[in-house]
Amino acid sequence: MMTKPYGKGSEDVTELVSSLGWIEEDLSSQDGDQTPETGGRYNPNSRGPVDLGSEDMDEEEEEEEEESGLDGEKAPKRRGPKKKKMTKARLERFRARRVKANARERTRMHGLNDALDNLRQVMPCYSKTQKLSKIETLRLARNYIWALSEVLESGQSPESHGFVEMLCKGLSQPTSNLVAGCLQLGPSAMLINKLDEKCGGPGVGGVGVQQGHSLSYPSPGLPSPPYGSLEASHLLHLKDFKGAAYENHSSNECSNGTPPYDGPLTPPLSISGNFALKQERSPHETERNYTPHPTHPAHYLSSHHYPPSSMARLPGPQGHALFPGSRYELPLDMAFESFAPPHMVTSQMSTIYSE
DNA sequence: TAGGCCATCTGGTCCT
DNA sequence: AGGACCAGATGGCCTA
Repeated sequence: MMTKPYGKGSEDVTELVSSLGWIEEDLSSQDGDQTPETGGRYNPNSRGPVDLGSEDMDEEEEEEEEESGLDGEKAPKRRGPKKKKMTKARLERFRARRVKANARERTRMHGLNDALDNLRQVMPCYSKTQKLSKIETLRLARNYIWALSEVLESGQSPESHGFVEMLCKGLSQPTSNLVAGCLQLGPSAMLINKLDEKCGGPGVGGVGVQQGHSLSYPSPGLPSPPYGSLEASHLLHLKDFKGAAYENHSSNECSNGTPPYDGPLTPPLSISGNFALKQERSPHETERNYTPHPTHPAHYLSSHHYPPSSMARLPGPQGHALFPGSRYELPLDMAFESFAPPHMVTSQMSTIYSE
């Protein structure tokens, strides 16, 4: 196989050169529907500049066929500039152009990826190692904007379940789990709670406590939900969340059956009230919403007013942060990475570890 | 092994 | 003419 980086371009020069003949000789003879997929690819199975052995012969034959036509009609004479013979100099120029264009395209895509990375970093759950895919990044960004708009619009708390639900809308389940975990509202936790109700007992191995309701966390060994694309609302059974601090105001907007990805999101203005938070809390109350174990670094951080309490994590064994309900078990430092902006991670962590 | 994700190459189109 | 942008194709890597 070809080596990955730029391998195709450099190693296939010979083929490219040969194919140029085809490209320049007979661009117009490719029965009008020549698409990028055939042009320039060196796929032995596909049509196009591939079978280069008797290239010229084939083209000539094709031309003859075209001219005679299937129904015997004479095809009109080809218009446009006469094809120029592919001289060595022209080949060189073409190749140089192509190489330059490829380089530009690479650079352009790198820029795009950098921008995506920047976007990832301002997402609610950021991790260098557990990178969101491009599409998930965009979806989450869309949801994030939407959710924040709602916060401004209706005063909904960013710690409410509605907020998480909005964030997770249309995301794949792993991403939903990650987000929910980052915001400490693991879907599995919800399911556990459901179970708890049935069993009549709270907190299966739960440690986290939120003001107004208890959050229970699954044990580390608990299997993750099956992989798949699910609505957040399928995961978050808010109405089953007994004792929740906030009434669930999410209507059918998020709770049932909207298509996972493509359905246009209702603009915040029109959904006012759907997620509206009727209760108002002071920032201070919000700050106290979650109390991590005193020994956990999250306690340190929350007592130092960062990160927001909703993003505090519970320590897992061996210094790992277990995201409730998610498959992700992150090393502590990475866990911090994922909720603290990069510029704060270093300083905060060094402070913690130095103490 | 299938499917998801990604990087790269490529030709077409539009714009300057 | 050349660059930017776009979308299709392809192959590699990774994971369930």
